[in-house]
Amino acid sequence: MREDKRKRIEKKGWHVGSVKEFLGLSPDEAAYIEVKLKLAEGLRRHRRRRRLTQSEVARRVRSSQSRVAKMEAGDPSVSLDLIVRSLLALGASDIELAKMLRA
Amino acid sequence: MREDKRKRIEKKGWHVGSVKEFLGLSPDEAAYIEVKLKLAEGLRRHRRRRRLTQSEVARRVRSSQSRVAKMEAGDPSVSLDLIVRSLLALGASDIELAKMLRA
DNA sequence: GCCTGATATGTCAAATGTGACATAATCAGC
DNA sequence: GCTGATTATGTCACATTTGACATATCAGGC
Repeated sequence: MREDKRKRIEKKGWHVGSVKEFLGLSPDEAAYIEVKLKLAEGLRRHRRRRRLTQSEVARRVRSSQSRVAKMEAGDPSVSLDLIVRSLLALGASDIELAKMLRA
Repeated sequence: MREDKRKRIEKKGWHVGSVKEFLGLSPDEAAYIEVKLKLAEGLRRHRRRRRLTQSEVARRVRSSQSRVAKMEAGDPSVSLDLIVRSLLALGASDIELAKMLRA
């Protein structure tokens, strides 16, 4: 895996901690995290483009500001389901989701 | 929403039941289900192309045959997370995931 | 018809994700 | 450097999802 990806992952709340632990991730786990982070970043971009606050998004998704913050941070405690639901609630189309994955 | 989509959804285990109930779905919920079903179908195609049984897939993702069956059926009781993890475990790339969404 | 392997369906205790809340950190305009 | 607004982080009771298991249904060869 490329170095920039490692950084990207370590930066987020995955408390990957030691390099050792990081290397302990299977390729599949790493790929999953990548997908999650891409969508998480996509969510943030979408929200900002629409000039919404996290609280406003939370209201639309019937969640809470703290959960939205965690989503955007790619926190391990949030599911892909929630991120995808939120993106859709913000009006993202399937095609936009697809683009995020390719990015 | 187009008729074929409705059929597609009703066919799956979403026990949508009456048209009334179906119409009760918000656009966001419907979009979410669409995403899920697309990936579920993608998972089945992927597995079959590789000539794997559900049990073999289950072993790879450390799940069970019954859960894999439910994934492919788009059962409401399975999360997007699990479906995506499984696809990745079968070697699907981000780009392939993206294609499934566009389909 | 009956095997045999694969897939589907139902259930449940345990694991994981959830919204809500409190509170801390950041930022912007003044 | 205050202040008000936004975002980040931690925690927890409650809800949903999980793997495992039992069991049913299906498909093809015999």
